[in-house]
Amino acid sequence: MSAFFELVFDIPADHSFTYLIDDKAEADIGKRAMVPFGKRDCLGYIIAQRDSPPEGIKEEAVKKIRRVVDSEPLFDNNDVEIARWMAGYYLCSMGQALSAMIPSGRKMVHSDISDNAEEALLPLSISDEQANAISAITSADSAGKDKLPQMFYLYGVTGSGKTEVFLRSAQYMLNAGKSVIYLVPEISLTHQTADVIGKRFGSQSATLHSGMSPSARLAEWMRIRRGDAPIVVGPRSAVFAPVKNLGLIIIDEEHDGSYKSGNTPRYHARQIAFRRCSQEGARVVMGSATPSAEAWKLMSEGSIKRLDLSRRLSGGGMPEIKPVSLAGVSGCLSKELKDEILLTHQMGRQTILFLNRRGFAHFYQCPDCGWEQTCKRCSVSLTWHKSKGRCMCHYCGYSESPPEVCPKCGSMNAGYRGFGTEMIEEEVRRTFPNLRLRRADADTAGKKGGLQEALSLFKTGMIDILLGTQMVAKGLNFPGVRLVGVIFADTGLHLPDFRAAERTFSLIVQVAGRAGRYFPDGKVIVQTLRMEDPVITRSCALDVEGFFNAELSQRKALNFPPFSRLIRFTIRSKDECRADAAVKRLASFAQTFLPLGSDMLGPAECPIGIINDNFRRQLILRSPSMGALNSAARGIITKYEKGRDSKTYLEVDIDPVSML
DNA sequence: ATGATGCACACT
DNA sequence: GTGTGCATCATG
Repeated sequence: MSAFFELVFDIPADHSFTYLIDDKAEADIGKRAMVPFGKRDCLGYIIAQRDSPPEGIKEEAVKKIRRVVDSEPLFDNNDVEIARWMAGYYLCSMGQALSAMIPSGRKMVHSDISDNAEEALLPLSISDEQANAISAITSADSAGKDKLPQMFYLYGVTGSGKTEVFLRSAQYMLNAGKSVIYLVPEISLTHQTADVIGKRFGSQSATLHSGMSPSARLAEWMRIRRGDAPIVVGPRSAVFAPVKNLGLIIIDEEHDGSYKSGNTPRYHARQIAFRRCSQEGARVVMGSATPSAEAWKLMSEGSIKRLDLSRRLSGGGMPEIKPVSLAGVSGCLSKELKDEILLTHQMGRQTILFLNRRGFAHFYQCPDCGWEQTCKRCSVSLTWHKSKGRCMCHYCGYSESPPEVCPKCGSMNAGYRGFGTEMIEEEVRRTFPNLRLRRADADTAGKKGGLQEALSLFKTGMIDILLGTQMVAKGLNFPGVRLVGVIFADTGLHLPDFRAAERTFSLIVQVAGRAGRYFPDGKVIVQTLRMEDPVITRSCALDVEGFFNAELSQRKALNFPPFSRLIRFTIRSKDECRADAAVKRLASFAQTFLPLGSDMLGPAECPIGIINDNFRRQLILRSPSMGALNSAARGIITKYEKGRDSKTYLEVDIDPVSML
């Protein structure tokens, strides 16, 4: 018995193609099939069955499926529905959406940083707050299909017992015959969490991470799909795990930017989770000490139920967090930090020095008072363009000439500066010639095992000072550490991104929180040129509430998310003029398609103006709601794509998280 | 995405 | 007249 099937492919073409198969029993929705496609053979996803070829396709033009690849389906109608929604929302084809959802054994490179999890998981008695949270989560009515899912947020510092609440809520779901997806930000965290989950749930648990070989991944996927593993741990892509009877999605460290995919389709796992849970009548529990602004707003509006975990368990406290001024300091080490490093060493303990970001564009900041040149309209830092001799806003293109003297304090030490890890390493070595220092950043840890080695040396006490970026955060779990120094907390604030403050705040609070967990006698020193900047003062005071009150009113005033929605177009080309011409053309189409109440920022150069010899330009569309904006974008892209310069490339980011 | 096609301009 | 380059198009 023969039958027709609709297939989609991992290509930009956003319609399905119909094929024929002789043995109907072989093919099925959810399986992949090798088929002749144009001149070559392509792997396609079977998304539907049909009785006849579509309108306008003659039966003899329909080709035959060469081979059905899978013996069991990889996805079902629910997944097809998610893919359809993703394609519409993120402006990609259904094939591209499915390809992001399904383990395919395509492009996948990731060095796997394994870490021996140190979480002693004692059967703890739980606090009242934890008990309340668990009962709120487990007693919630499951929302009806396609209604907003029940959403909860465990708000509390590291060590306040979020994990235990997650685990018990998960246990409740499993007992009720439902499945759980437990999302974590990074692969390294996948391991730690997977260990904990494995200990608690044994063979009922599964792990999906991009470090696994395609076959191992597929095997795990099929195990989940058969219903043999009702609890799944993994990074953002695990949000698509084919669990049966989904009951709960847990999003640990909800604020983390790695939940947003970096390539097409640029989906956000949180958004997919909301969507999936509403579609499948499940609930969502997020957790963090520093929620995203989006989540904070939803909490204050009541769409997300906030569950506070205010106390640290097992008597742990927070370390002392001290902001220290860098004003007038010649290098990058204040007297306080030097003294503390020395003191720490004398105590036989260790130090971690954090540099939150690689020195990046040049910006102006007064070295004496910390004043910074910003765009009046976008409130982002202006970056210095040597070629133009002007300071430019990367959002709207506004520019002005650089100040000769600081307009705030009159300092004549005006100039453009940056910081680099090498510079700091050199200074620390010079200052403490007899301390053993190790640098761990993208350069040194790039080769596999580099970070691993540094951490194990550090752990065994062979190193006194560990210097690095976010990567060394894991060192914060070692009890030998007493001191954490944030070398230059302001670096993140300079990024021309409206989320700069949010990220900086989050980083400092996270560092302090993690630090305090393992060495409550410890100390965190936050070096800054902006002693009076509320981001710095509030993060050092752990004043999340105060920070978000200020930040959200600022966002509202400037009409940035979460009070508006954005679509970002990025154009790149090896040829600067072509890139310029292309954004200009794109902008002119955007202008005509722009829905009422929406506006356009740019065109402008991207904050990182050149990557890989490609000149980058951006255009940002902004609107109170995504619906109209999304369909406008569709129109703009269609018009742009026909007659586009083939040496330029357009990328579309819905709800961008990083604006670099 | 990728291979096929058609049209422009160059040149043995 | 054939050959190379790129814009345009279709893929069932």
